[in-house]
Amino acid sequence: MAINLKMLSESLGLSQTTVSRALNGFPEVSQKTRERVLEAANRLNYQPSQSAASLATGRSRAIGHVVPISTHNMINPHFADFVAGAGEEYARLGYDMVIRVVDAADELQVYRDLAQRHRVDGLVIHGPKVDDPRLPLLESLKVPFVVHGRSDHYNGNYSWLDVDNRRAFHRATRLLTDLGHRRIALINGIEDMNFAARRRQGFEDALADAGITPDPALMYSSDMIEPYGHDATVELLSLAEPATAIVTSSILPALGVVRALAELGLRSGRDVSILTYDDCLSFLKPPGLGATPYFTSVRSSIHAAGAAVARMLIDLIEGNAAEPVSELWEAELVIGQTTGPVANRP
Amino acid sequence: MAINLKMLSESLGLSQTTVSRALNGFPEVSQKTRERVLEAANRLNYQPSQSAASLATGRSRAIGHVVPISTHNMINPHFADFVAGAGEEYARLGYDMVIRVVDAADELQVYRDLAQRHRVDGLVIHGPKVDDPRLPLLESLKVPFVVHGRSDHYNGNYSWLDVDNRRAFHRATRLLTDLGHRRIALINGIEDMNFAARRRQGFEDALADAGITPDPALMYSSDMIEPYGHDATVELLSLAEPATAIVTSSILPALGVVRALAELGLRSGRDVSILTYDDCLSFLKPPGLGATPYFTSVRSSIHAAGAAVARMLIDLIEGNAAEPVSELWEAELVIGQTTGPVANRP
DNA sequence: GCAAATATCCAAAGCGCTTTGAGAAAAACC
DNA sequence: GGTTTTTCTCAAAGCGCTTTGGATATTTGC
Repeated sequence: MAINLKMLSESLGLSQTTVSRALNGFPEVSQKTRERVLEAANRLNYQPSQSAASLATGRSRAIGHVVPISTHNMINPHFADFVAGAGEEYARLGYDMVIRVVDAADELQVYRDLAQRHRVDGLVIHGPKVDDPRLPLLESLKVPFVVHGRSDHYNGNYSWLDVDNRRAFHRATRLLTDLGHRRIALINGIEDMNFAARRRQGFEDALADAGITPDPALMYSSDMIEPYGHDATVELLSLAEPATAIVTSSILPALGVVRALAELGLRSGRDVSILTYDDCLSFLKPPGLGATPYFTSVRSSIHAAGAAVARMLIDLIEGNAAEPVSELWEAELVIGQTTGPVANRP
Repeated sequence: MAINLKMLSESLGLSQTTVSRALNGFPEVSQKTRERVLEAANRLNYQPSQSAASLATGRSRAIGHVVPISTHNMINPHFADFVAGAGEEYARLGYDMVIRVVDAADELQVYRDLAQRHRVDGLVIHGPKVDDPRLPLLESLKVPFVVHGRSDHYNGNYSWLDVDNRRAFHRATRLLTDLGHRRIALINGIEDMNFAARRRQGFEDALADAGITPDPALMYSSDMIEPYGHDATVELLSLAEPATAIVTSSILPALGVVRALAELGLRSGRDVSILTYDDCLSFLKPPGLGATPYFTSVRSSIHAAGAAVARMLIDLIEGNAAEPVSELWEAELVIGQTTGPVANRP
């Protein structure tokens, strides 16, 4: 059933060399024969074996993503959207995406495995920690990789793409202090993640600018899921001095905040302000475009980031890029309906 | 740097045959040499090339998932959770997951490509339509595959795993009619998808049981995202005869319903009942387990489904299973805080 | 018209593994 | 002790592609 190069070339009366070259667009083949070859390949539905090609070239035309299982902070919508963006680019450029789910314990070994077995030509690193052992390992393995985010405590020379999280949260928090809020809560991600640590820095810097001392009772750090936002909000609003504004690290906990306010009979933007980081998750994007967005947010599309990281990595793999590349993106401040001046509540 | 079988066997003074057999657990190798080989392989960090192994065996040890790009109904949290479940099983059983994102237009060609190029040993089919051209194609390609869901208008003999969606929605709707609701809305997925069509059947059957004629104004069908639930709810509650209960096809639009109710100053479970299908998405799972769940729901874990599909497929690939296997799962009815008797509203 | 350049094509040598079909060596039988 | 069986090991033949280093045919330059 399956046809191979040998059969194809015999059926054409040509050598395997010529057929291979014709198919791969090499110049040493006349236009006439190339067309003949392509026509036959098409007609017989010839598909070159990937493993044979990989073995011969040393290239797998695949990009690896390693997903730790123990924390579910990766199997989450943010990851899904990022991967969707990357996947589209891979497809465009003729690469496949290989995902390996793994126990956090043997994560490092899996990177070794994927790289040395030539299963993938390059790797994307997700969720770098402030201090992340993966980066030195990957550099020593000499495998191309791009980090989504960065790792502040590692100063190797690697490629990365990150949002200026510190700046984003600085602007977000400043907007709230400008509106008169002084009891501002932060519902953050897990702070050994580099991005979350930077967000907190930005948050605290803005408080400091307004002469506010950070109150630990107003700062949460956990997985960015919906119930987290809900539960934290319930606590925050039952304090002796309740929060009047809440900054969340993702739109998921922000939805939890909304739910909690609803339960408590409070209105967002009037009784309590909400300002969220928005990854522009596609399944939360409103269908209508013209409408004023609901949440006030600082936003940057994680889907677009995935696509950009994919391009960077493939440039690296195909040797189109000078060795280390990096991009720092600016988040955009969007005014929605969930922020307003501090209210006088009973 | 990278060491191969030849080098390893030379360094041991053994033939490649013996080393290969020792590593792959064949019985024709003495215990003594096997240990020597394993020790050396470990010490030299030998990783056999995947492409060479694939070429020799005809097996890639990878499972393919094809994700159409045009509709974003696949790059969504449901997909992510399913894939996480599958990915964990793959990892346990020594398989990789290969994801190919693709324009819906050339989806079929991509299945051909993945199968015939031996990129993957099997495929998982997502989101089958009521009438789905992929199934006959895959059967003709003779590649192992398992469908998550099924396709009612195709009666080939294929493997699948599905939830009894009709039954689940019948039970859900009946609960509401039992509570006295007669204006019950359905916020469904896109109904050319088999699962959504079955859900609607279950919904309508339950209405019929209660002597209620389905009202088209109460039935929505679209991508299952948060704003969809919100916008539909706003419309549903501004009808001359507003809905008193809403059944949603996923917890995402259900969150949109909650948000809409909050805006309108209405309480779920009192003013309006909500009953949702719950895929047990991990990022929405409340951290505390003992608490009464918020939503009343019919639920079945999509993560568990992913794991089960993975096992079925690998059984098929490795020849442990009689040709076609299938599983029908029952959803569980869970009473939460969002349903109550019909209220008299002004 | 003949040498040099160019355009086409090919045979054969890998890539790194698995697996077949045998051959030594050791153990077991009579 | 010699034969048969069992245990252990190996050389060599693929798997299906890419790519090197020619060989042959066709143009071109003078």
